[in-house]
Amino acid sequence: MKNNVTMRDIAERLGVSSVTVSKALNDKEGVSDDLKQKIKTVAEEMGYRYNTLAKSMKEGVTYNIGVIIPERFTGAVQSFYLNMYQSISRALEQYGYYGILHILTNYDEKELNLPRIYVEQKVDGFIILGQVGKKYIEKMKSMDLPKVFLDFYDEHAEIDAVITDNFYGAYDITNYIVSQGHRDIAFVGNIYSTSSIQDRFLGYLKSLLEHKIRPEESMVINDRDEEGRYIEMKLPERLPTAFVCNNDQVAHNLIQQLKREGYNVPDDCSVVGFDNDVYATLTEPQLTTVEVNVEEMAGNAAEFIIEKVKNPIKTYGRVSVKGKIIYRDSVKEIKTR
Amino acid sequence: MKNNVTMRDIAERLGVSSVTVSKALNDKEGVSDDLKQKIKTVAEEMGYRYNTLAKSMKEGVTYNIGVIIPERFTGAVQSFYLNMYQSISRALEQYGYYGILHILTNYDEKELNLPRIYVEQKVDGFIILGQVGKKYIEKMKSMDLPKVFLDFYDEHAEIDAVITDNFYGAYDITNYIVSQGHRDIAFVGNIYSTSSIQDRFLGYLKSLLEHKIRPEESMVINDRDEEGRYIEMKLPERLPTAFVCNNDQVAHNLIQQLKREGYNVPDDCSVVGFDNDVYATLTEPQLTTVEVNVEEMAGNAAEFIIEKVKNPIKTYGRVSVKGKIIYRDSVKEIKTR
DNA sequence: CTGAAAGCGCTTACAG
DNA sequence: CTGAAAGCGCTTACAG
Repeated sequence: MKNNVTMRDIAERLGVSSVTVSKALNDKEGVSDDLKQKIKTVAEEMGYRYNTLAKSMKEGVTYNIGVIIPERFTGAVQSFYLNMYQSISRALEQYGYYGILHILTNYDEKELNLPRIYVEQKVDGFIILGQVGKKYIEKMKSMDLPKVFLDFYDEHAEIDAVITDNFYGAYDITNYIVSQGHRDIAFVGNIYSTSSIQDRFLGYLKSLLEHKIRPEESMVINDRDEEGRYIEMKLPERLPTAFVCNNDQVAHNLIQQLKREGYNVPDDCSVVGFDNDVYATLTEPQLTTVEVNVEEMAGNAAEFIIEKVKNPIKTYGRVSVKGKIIYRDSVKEIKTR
Repeated sequence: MKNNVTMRDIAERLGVSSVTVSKALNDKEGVSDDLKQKIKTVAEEMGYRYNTLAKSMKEGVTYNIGVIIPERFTGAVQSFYLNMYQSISRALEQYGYYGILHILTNYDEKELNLPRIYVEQKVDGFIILGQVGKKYIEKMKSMDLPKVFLDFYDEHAEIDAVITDNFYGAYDITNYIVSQGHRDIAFVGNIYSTSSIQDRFLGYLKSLLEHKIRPEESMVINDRDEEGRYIEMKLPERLPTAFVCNNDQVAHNLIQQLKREGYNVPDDCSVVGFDNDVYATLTEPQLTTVEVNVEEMAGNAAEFIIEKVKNPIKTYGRVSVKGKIIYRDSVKEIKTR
């Protein structure tokens, strides 16, 4: 079924042992340069391909990393995590590892079913991309493989996490809005739903406090229900002059809603997002937002998990990656009253 | 490093042989039901996990399928193929297989470097997602593993392909436009760049011919260069009343351009897309388009490749999956003159 | 510098 | 119904 040239075949052809072939092909000591060359040439000629499986078996290592994305983050339009997966996949390849994507279904999450790639020992570790439920996190602790959380963290879990700097990102962009003369600034997001949103809210809050702007409860607008589904937003009676949204998609939704109600962005009010994903440039006007450094986050996660595979004792704690503000057209300077 | 409970451990605990354990755990004949039960219970107790690697080694099968996506189809916004990858990944899992994503870089494509997952024998077959260059297709033929093309095909290659029904999709949607009273209908797309675009163009053409509408060369508008980069489009002197775009993103670009030039869609002219991806709903107005049946395409590709792994002789030829028109707001009925 | 032996964890005949 | 032997393709000590 396959070509199946093995080291032994090469050895026989040359009248040496397979041990020698193994050494030569792996550039190990103990074979004369002459023979080494000859072996390599013959291997090439015979179309030899290295059999990773055999090595894996011997070493008890699969050279695969499972990447788990909860189903709810993979809607048709939610390209953000799939994009990040792509970066992870590339980063892992640098280390000779490969990513196996596993979409965690809502059902399996609820029933606490561990991924089959774990049960079948297909992977050496996991990157969990996107917040999963607390109970499932608990359950995952029973898996005796290293794990890295990506783009979220859990306060109770001592699992390493790579996150975007939500707090300072939101802080910075709120500062920018304030610098444009705004004082009535709302935050849009369900602050109880994920750690990222909560941190973004707190960054927003810090900016307000620093500028002696009194935060008001009516200025926090809920955008989604417990299950993460987006809901119609209730705008405050007195319209704020600016909205800090917890992500670009919500900013997009908000702008649509504002338009429907007859408001113009940014003339009547400014709106900023977070993530710099598809929505940022497809919204009219294009969004001023915080760009998340996907490459670096993916790179870190890959590096960490591979180090942890080699040395499970290793820990990194919570590592946050700086984002940066992308200035576009959704914010307008206003005269301070 | 791992828990490493093996069949032998279970066997020793029970005073039987590992052969018996293997049989019991795999529900094979030749073990009394009684013993079978006992073995399963003990396995559970000891936290035994099946070692796929060992099985793979024995059988010479990896249970992995490589999914190759050319780099140029994975831009930040190009979620379409990543989405399809996700569906493939799910479909494969049904068969006990896993997908390994490999992004084919422009460099590797040009240099004709085969993917490392092939060289290292990490996979049993390939799904190639998105048109790759002719030379690379030739090169890939040297890989002695089954392959399935997904979302494109190559006339010279006798490789099985799963495609969306581009021809009839474009034909149907053009018919719809004609039924809305349009006669001046342009096609937008570089008809030399991919087989899909070409087929969509031909579907458009068939509809025109059937309705005795004389096709004009000026009515074919180029949207991208040889490398697939989008370019500014040249609108014809006399504006057609409708545009059939080869995909949603292009439709989106076109609408932006029309807006800039002071035209209103659909009042001044109608525009339709193809794919029903992110752009379809994010464009204003939302696009009438042809929805590609991603699930079914992914499902077919997965099924085919796995059958071919089991039986390399098997061929499927070119299988096209029907799409369907999604009616939205970008087409307006006009009075026939 | 070269190689025989043992083993990674499982399964497939085959023998009892 | 149960199990000893051999083998999948490689590598790791160890011996010569």
